Amino acid sequence: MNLKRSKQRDSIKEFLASRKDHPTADVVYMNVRQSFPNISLGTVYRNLTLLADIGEITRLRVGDGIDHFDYDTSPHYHFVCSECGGVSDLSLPVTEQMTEAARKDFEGEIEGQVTYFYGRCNNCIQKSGRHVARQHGLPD
Amino acid sequence: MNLKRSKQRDSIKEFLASRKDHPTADVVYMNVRQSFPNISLGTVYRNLTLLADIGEITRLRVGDGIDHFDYDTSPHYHFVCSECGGVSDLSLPVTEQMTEAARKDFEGEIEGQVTYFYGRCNNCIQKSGRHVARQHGLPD
DNA sequence: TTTGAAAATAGTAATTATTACTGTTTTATT
DNA sequence: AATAAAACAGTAATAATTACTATTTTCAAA
Repeated sequence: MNLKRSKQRDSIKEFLASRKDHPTADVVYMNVRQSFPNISLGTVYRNLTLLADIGEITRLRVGDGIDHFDYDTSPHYHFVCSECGGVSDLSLPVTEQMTEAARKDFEGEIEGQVTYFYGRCNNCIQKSGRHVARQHGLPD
Repeated sequence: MNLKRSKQRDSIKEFLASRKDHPTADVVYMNVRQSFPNISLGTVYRNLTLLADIGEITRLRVGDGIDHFDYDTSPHYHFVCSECGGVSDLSLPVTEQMTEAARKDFEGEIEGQVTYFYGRCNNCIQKSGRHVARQHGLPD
């Protein structure tokens, strides 16, 4: 299974690299179509999956039922806005503490953990001020 | 929107209460059909969503693209087996430490966090990966 | 106890994100 | 240039979930 370059994949990577808001496949599709009007949504999905599999990008599952993709593969936490669904990075340093603590409490192999934070992003706070939104069925 | 009881909803709650492995809607459906052969999958979904909305159960999104449901609404962590997909509770005490730390690093309102652990469960380790992933919904 | 409106239901259709299939084109190696 | 593997566009299929509709059930008030 020898990789061969393609303009489409390059374009997908380039687009992802240009964004720090972790777009979905559909967003990638709509943007890459600017350069490749005939690109197929399947091609976008196939490449995103491939890139995630070989570790060049990260697939984020933030509980909204839609996969987001991050060009930054270094370990870091994410914030998900319950109102607009936007995903952003946190600068909070990543720690293994909880994983290690969990290992002591569990029979079986704990490989790692997934953590994301949710709430309202600054943008949404500014826009609507007061009414509270709790979407996406995010557990407390 | 005044709630009215229904035998079907009672049965769904009763089934969920009897299980600590956080079944999916489909598993609930297959089991409740034992008592209500004509129950509709839509009824199961509607009631699970309703119960989650009024806080009687918890909807778990553990990254496998399928919603799991937990009768236990008290805060606790979950483990997801990457091999069989099974979800189980951890006894690890829940802490707000990370959420508080995250708040200091973020402009916007962080309401909370979602954390789950992943790896291989004891059951799958014992079977040493030779067998096909166990069927969901069947008690161990 | 009857009544009637709201809520719930069964059954089915529609939606959404994603994956699979197929015949053609592109890549890169001989 | 020849060629085989890989990637592609376009389309069909899948899977989880939600929406729709006509009928039935619940329950408070008459």
